[in-house]
Amino acid sequence: MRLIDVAREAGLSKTTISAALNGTGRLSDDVRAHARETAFRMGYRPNATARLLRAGHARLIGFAVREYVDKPWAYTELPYFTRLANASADVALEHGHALVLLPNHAPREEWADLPLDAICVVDPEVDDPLVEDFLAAGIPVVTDRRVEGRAGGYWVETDYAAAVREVLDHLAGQGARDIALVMAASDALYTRNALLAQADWSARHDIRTRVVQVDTPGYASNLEAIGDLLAPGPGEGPDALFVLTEVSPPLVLEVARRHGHRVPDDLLLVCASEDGLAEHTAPPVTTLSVQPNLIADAGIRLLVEVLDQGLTDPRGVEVPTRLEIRKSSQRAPA
Amino acid sequence: MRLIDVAREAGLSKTTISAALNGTGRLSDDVRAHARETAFRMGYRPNATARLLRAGHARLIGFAVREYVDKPWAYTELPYFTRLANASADVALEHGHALVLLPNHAPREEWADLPLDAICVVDPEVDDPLVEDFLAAGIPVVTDRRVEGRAGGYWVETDYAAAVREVLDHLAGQGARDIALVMAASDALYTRNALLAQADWSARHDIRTRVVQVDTPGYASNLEAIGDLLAPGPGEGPDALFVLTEVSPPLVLEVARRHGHRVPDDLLLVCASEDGLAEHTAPPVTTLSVQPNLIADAGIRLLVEVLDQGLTDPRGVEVPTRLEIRKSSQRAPA
DNA sequence: TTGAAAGCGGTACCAC
DNA sequence: GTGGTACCGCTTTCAA
Repeated sequence: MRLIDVAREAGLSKTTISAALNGTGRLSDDVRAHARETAFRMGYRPNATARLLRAGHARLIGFAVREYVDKPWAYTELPYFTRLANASADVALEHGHALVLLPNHAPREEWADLPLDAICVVDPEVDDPLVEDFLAAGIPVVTDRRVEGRAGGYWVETDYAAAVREVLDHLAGQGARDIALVMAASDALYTRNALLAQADWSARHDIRTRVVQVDTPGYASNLEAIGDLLAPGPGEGPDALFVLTEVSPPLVLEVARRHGHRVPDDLLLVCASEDGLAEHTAPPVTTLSVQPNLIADAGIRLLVEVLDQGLTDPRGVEVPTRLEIRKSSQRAPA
Repeated sequence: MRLIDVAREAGLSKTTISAALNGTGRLSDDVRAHARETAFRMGYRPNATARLLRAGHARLIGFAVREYVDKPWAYTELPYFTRLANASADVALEHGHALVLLPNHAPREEWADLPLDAICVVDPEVDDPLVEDFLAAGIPVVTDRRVEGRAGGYWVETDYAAAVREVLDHLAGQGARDIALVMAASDALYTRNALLAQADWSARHDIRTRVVQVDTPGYASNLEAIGDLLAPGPGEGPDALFVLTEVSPPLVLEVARRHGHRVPDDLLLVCASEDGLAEHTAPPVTTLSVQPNLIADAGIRLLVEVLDQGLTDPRGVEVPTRLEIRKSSQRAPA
């Protein structure tokens, strides 16, 4: 069922049918109506691929998550990634593009045949071959974190240093005297920035801060590290906990409870998390969100600008974090 | 940068370059090497859209979630959907197809231009216009639940009746005398099947079962219903709880705890959930999984068969559920 | 107002 | 072995 078939049936040329259906050209009302009616009656659907070839773009944006490539840890557990994927799909569609999921373990050839106009790479590795490949192909790439030393591409950045300062200030304001930070052991830029911010803050305040870095990603290893921190019990260990790795807030609460801590009385708690569960727990948990919806919006917007307006110079956008203060980090009722 | 450019540069025809790059045709080793070297040197990338037009397919499968269309409740909270999406993307890619995310609130024209070969519709509505539209366009559709009275399409089905029986048997075996089931208030086939199974099981056993149906989707309404059930406290309300709506296991545990129930001593608990958190809670929660990975596998496999082998008669596949028994539903240690 | 023809960028048939 | 050419299905220019 092609345009030419409809044309034959209607006794018109395919040019005319095309114009009639697309609302272009200068056609008499009669002809336009007749063409449309015939196409509709025959159940005609234009071939999308042919239109795209003609148009010169596919309006398709790839989406790949690179963290934990080849690791057993399933990133789908983490709300950050699913939030980001869905928000990206939404924003992309608002701009007339659709999002194509690229599973992280697929070899390059698998996606070489996809007509992608651009691609989002979440948590790229250093010198990520996927990124380099698309850059080399002249396809715009946006990442959710700036990678030092990369020549091209676009990025969206989170100001972790400011976030760390904000959380530490908040905890200090609530009376914390000994704050523990749980972070991932990585040499990524944002980890280093967070560490520098903590060291700097610590130097300016008369409040103890300690950092625990967790090697292995995943709930189990993080919860274990938190358990070790809290094992001494109330009054002995830290009196405030800031979990920067994304761990499920209810599970953190449970570990605290298991070791006899009452939140927030004995232990103030802030979790970096995108998990909606945080507001349903008892007590509700204060969360630091990197706002994946804003990241998605900024990232897709960058790509769309490049695609539609042909901008080419690499550049980045900074997105603010958001501290949602709930009972778990408040000594005095709000 | 097109094939013809490479051809000119190499002093060959575009046919030859194409054959050289694709490993087809009968070319001398020298020519093939020269063609490849030239293409590589020039950084040539074939235009995916053009290849697809020629090939007659795009190897793209759409993925749409229809439950909660136009509702404030964000389906991305539910692990079932994200698991299904990711598993589908994986399986699709294994079969040489990529998955395109279609946000549920987009109007039809938005995706009409996507060169989709097939589409997965998760939780379709009755007479879902999206499904009807693709069916009318002759594009294969697979749904994760059979819809009564639909003419075409393919579906993957879960045997909820068997699952309900299995869970009730398990709870009875652990000494439950008064089992409460929390379900969604829907007239979908699977809800009705679950209800029938419960009624039938109840008639054959001397154990009380009660059903609570929750109108509004979302954590809040379900947790409220569970709270109402458990409010009488230990010894008064049901001594076993089977939550068939997908609610986060840690939150259910918390509600039980709040009302003074100890799990599993006072209250046996089984949750239908795909949430990996269930095994990390204290106690770990017994879950009934509908196995989204198997659903994805079966669904994509159906579509790929249709696409590759041109099968057309509608048919379905049944996928088993999996009861993961953990401490929350065991009176005696395992 | 309508339609013929030239592409979009490849692939594949068939003649040389 | 190699290359001319038709064609995938649609849009667009331009001539009639």
